[in-house]
Amino acid sequence: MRIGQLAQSVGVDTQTIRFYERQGLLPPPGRQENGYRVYTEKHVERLAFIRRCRILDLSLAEIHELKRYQDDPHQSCTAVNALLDDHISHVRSQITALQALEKQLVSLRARCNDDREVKACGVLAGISEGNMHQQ
Amino acid sequence: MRIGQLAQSVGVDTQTIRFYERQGLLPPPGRQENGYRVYTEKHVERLAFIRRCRILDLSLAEIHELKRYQDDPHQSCTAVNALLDDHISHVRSQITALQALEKQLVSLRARCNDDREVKACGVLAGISEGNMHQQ
DNA sequence: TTAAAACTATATAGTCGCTATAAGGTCAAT
DNA sequence: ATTGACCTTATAGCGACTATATAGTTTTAA
Repeated sequence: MRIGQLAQSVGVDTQTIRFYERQGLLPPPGRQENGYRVYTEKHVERLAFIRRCRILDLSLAEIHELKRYQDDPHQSCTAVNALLDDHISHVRSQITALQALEKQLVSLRARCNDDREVKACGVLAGISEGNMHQQ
Repeated sequence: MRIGQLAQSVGVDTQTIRFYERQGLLPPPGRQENGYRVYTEKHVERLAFIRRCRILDLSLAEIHELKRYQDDPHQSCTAVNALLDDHISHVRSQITALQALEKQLVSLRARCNDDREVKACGVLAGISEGNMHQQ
């Protein structure tokens, strides 16, 4: 299977596949005489795994780490669970920060409901005054 | 006032100030004979405005846009409000996405509570199987 | 058969908002 | 005279791609 087919079957751009290879995430495939990359089913699974990790918003470094655990299947999976726990708390703190931000934005927006001249706009005034509740 | 003082009074790195100048966000200040930048109170206000916008997570492009509105103070502020509304819905969709992600991660994490061998780890299995609820 | 379309390859630069590094010039105090 | 704190410019790095340029190969269609 060539790169285009792999790309289509996993739903990834060919550039991204070459990028993952350069990053050491996807093992270098064989080559045809003309230099074209040749992939196997292993590559399909591997790439799909990477993509599912990315959907979970794991970083490439974290995916690397998971790969290392997979390569040593007899060790304890404590580290895998710890990685996920860390990631979950990371996501949670992102949510908290964004919720605080949303509150700030909504309260700022409430300062100008009508169609004023810019110089009288409560929104711009609000930012300029800087009396936003700092997070 | 020189760049270090401006940086300190607003709480920004000097590098960032030069960066904003190159981006056209902060007007080029005057120069001393030795080439040092000289800033005024206007610059302090301007930089503080930019920083408050950044705290609200507005992009530099959006800050540019706000600047253009400020420079024409007699036009209607509809566009200002629209910019903020867009930004609020952007933040809200980020929150929604992250909440869905958190749910996915938590349910994945629940697949392995104990200390197993990596090859039996429900978390890795869960990612590999790919039966996560795609958002 | 030939020409165009579709695919592949590499290398390089751009995105965003900084941050870090290198290599140097200026200034005040010791 | 030299140390240290400040200033200057230029350049590279972060993360995870995405886009562009340039070129070679294969497939399809006229």
